[in-house]
Amino acid sequence: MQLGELEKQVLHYLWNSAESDAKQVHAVLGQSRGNSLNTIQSTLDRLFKKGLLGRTKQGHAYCYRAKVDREALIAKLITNVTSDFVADGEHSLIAAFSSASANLDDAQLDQLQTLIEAQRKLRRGS
Amino acid sequence: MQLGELEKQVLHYLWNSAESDAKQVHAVLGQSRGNSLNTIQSTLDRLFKKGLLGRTKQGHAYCYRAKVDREALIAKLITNVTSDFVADGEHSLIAAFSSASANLDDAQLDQLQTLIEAQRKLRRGS
DNA sequence: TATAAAAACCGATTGCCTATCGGTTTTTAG
DNA sequence: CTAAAAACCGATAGGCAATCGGTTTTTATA
Repeated sequence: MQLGELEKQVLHYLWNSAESDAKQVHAVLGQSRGNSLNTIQSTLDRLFKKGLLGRTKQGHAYCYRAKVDREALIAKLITNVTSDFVADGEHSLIAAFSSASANLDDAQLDQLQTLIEAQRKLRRGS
Repeated sequence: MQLGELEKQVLHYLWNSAESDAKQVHAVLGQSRGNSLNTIQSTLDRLFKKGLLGRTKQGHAYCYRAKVDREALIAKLITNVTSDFVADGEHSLIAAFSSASANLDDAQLDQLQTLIEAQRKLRRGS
């Protein structure tokens, strides 16, 4: 899944705002970029069709909200981009980690360790 | 950096083979796919220009070899695709993990733990 | 050294996708 | 019922992979 520049900006916006209709998004992003309302609408629609946004008719207009959060999108993108390079059964994130672990600093290793521990605790609990 | 289907296949091929010229790549990939030698040549050239392959004139023809290994490419792709979504100092893998950890089974958690430990050991060593 | 074969190089085309809008249809509210 | 608002449709431009025909350059050899 390819994401264009405007699409990314729209996602960023929706992660940090309450659900908005095209007009609201346009008021914030479109104005500064000089996009027409139509362009914003198309972009919202494209993101919706990609499954990244949800929308509901709010009276008159569609109200859009992010359907995947930032972390989930990152995970999805990583899976997409790496899937052709990882073997079956191998989890792409783990493959990715073994590729990139050298780029993590010590603090980040700690952080990951903590996340793993938290996940384990969660499982023991339930 | 966008990678097309043929480009990926060529990379796979070169990761598993000795350095090859266009003819050799064509003999293996092009034949089965029905590509012309020219198509293979263009693809090799594109990958070269992207910095993913190295090449040297071997007598008559260019001899191509992978310049980045699979792991490095995966790391590079991840960085590319996620960089617009991660803050400075944050690493996309950690963001991805916090969203995907619930989908990993116990064995995979163990695996990740082991990889972290290996990375730590590596650092203590050097 | 001239030349034919091989390889590289160039340019054009197709196909897919994002970005961008103009214009038309549908919806909604007054 | 109707005017405005929003959605929807279709078209265009731009970028990139894939594809290949044709031309130039290189190389080996007769």
